[in-house]
Amino acid sequence: MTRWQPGTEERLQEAALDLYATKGFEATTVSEIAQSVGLTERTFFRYFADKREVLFGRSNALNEIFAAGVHSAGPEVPPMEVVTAAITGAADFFTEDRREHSIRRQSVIVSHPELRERELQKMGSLAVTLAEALRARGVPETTAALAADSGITVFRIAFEQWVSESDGQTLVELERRLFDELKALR
Amino acid sequence: MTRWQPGTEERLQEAALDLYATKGFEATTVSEIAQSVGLTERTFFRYFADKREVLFGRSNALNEIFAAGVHSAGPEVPPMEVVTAAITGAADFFTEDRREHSIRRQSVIVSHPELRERELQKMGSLAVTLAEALRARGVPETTAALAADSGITVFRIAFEQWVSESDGQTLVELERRLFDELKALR
DNA sequence: GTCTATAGTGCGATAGAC
DNA sequence: GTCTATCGCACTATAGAC
Repeated sequence: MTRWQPGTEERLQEAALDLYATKGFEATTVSEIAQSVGLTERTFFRYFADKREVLFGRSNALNEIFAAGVHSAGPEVPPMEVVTAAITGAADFFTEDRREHSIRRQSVIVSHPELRERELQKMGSLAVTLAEALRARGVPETTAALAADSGITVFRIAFEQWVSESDGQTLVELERRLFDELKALR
Repeated sequence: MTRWQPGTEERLQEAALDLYATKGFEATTVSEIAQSVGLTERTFFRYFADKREVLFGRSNALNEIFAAGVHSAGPEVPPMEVVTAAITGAADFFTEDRREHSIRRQSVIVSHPELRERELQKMGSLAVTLAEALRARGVPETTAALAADSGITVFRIAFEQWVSESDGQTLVELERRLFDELKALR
């Protein structure tokens, strides 16, 4: 008999997603989530700072992937191309078999303003990461901010399309399309 | 003797800004804010849905100004030019005498993650407004989303510069610079 | 692991404006 | 009388302190 099962974080995340999806975010108490995996409320808050964070995970892997993408770019590549490469490169992360889960998760997020809010903050933190990585390459402050935010805009819209209307298109394909259209915008 | 003073909403907003600035957002209770203008906690929540909303105002005037800007554009103007016009047009709203207040407010917001989060949501709502107004002109979904988000990106960065490093430059000037740089981005 | 402050809600009462 | 701003009270759940 083990005193605790492994993968506590993941089990809490799954349980929370289930409950948020069925009962709604506000109608679900932290206590319910914890109990449904045999833990106490107190333990939940040891893993997640608040009730929303459980849907977003503590270690944002994307931040690191984006930063790595920027750092691996050649020295003479212009900022927006660096961003494009970093973001399309990270799209492999969202494979077809993860799509169902992403859809489930996204449908919960979009229907609860508080969760939307937190998601925007996460996107913002991705933009900050990108901008910092660009500045580390010597890209001027303002240029870095513009390029980073533009990249995240594309990522966000592409992701939304991927979980809703994508007719079998991969995330990379959707992103490329959007980067092209962004360039052509007048 | 009147039972209540006029301008309750504005007085609550001022009091909240003062307290958040001096004591910090979390250390300030809603009850304190209310009492400092001679009201109760319950009344505060009649005006503002939550403790953060008091810094953002209920009727977001900017939404209407942006939308009006888009609607007033000529029929053949391309999307990104429409957005540029709408956003630079609205900048008159932020006159030099409002700058001090904006600085005070912004410094509170940036130093409290919860308030940053809410501000991002407000920016998001501005983007939605812009995108909707563009679609009403017949601009395709994706193009509208891209143009709207790009415009808001410029607005946000320009505003940040205006309240921090602007060396006497007006918000419009900062915005124009950023729109130019965005077009030149490679 | 327990204890507590406080955000936020629901409902009803009051009192002034009209 | 109606309408509306405000208050009072009871309540739950989050989140953090001890």
